Amino acid sequence: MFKTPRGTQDILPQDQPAWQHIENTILTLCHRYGFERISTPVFEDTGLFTRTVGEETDIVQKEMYTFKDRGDSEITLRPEGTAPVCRAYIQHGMHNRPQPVKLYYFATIYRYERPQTGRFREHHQFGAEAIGDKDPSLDAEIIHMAWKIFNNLGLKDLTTQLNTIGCPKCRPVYLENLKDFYSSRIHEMCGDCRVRHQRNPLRLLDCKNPVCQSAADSSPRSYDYLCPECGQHFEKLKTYLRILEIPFLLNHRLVRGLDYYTRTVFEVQPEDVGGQSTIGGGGRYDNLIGELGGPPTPAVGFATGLERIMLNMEKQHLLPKSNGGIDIFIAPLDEQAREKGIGLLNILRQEGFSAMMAAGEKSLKAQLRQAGAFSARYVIIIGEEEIKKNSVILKDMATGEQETIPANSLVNSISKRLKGS
RNA sequence: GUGGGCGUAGCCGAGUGGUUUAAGGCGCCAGGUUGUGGCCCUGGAGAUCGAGGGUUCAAAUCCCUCCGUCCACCCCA
Repeated sequence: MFKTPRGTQDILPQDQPAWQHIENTILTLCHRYGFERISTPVFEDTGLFTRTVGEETDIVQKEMYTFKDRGDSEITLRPEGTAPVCRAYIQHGMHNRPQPVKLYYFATIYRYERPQTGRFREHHQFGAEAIGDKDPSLDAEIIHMAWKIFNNLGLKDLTTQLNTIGCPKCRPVYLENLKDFYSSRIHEMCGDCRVRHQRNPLRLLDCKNPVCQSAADSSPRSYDYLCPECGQHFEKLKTYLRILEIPFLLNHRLVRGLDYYTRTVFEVQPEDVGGQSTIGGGGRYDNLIGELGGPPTPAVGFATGLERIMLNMEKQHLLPKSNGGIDIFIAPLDEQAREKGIGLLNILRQEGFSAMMAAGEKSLKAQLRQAGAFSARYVIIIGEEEIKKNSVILKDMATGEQETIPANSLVNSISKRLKGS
């Protein structure tokens, strides 16, 4: 027996209403905020990700689905959504479009992880990117839209954590101070942190080890070392967020697992922090497009995991269940009636009704049972009598009432009942 | 990648060495007379008890390996 590969899942018909609800909510907001949809390939050149996400990150080090294709090209299933969008921005000369270019995507994301609740090897992300302007109002807009999405879906008790990690001008100064701070106590830190101290000091801050945590808590804060430009950017962003009435918490230990971020970083988390707490996150990445060989282009964006949204909505009992029934179910009692039914099906569907007919030879009882199971609102019964008189029986499944009507007035009759016209 | 729990029909789940030809419920299919659903009643189909190997006269039940799943770590969405 074949099964879905580890860490992947089928999204079954009964789950689709929930997915659609989430997608529709997001689509509405994207339109309101002026974002346009983009789709990129599931796989890209491996280099796109190693260059942007960062060689030292866990994603690149141990989580990418990388392989050589039959033409010996190095291919990777996308482990995140931002780099491909930036690649598309460059490839299609989008810097010639009015800036900022505001794009959103729904994409499957691939990471070789050990699966558990809310964590998969294939998952679905929604992301939005505003590319081409460094204005902090765009940072605010991105955070606002993220916050709005969760809000409109009805999610409660979310916190937005905010930090800034400076730019290539001021970050080195900060990192020096950070390293100095840690140097005296690195011997008591965990093994991972000793490596981080050498290779990626920023990540010392989000170590979960209790000993390292207390050190991180009292460590120097990036926002105390910002250059004037970054400082002003951060101040303005906070002002805008207050105007938008977005509650946020400053967290100097918030850094992200991807190396391309500059200045703003943020994460949205549910209150009851389980294992997989983050439901969405993002930040500014002013150097990414330049590093990919494009013109120097500032940008800001965020992404959210649809499975994580779903998980939290389920906890809060916010998921819709039913996918509704069909309008009409046709129950033919013999072969002649079936022929009649096939014609009626066609007509009803052309009129815009959802209609189906019982398949196989079944008793009327069985057919009605089936109509009930499909949540049909009306059943059309056709038997010998009806064929003779060229009529049909129209039965209202909610009330149980039924009447015999001429076959040629069926559409009219149904329209009256279902469309109220 | 590390540590731990779990794995019985589509789903939930009883059974922890021999009255098991593996309960029960949901769901599915059919019937409850001659052309009428949702409730109720009756019946039926559906399980190589995750896979492979071992111990034993005897294994769903004990042991080993693998796979899957869940939880924690890690990381993130």
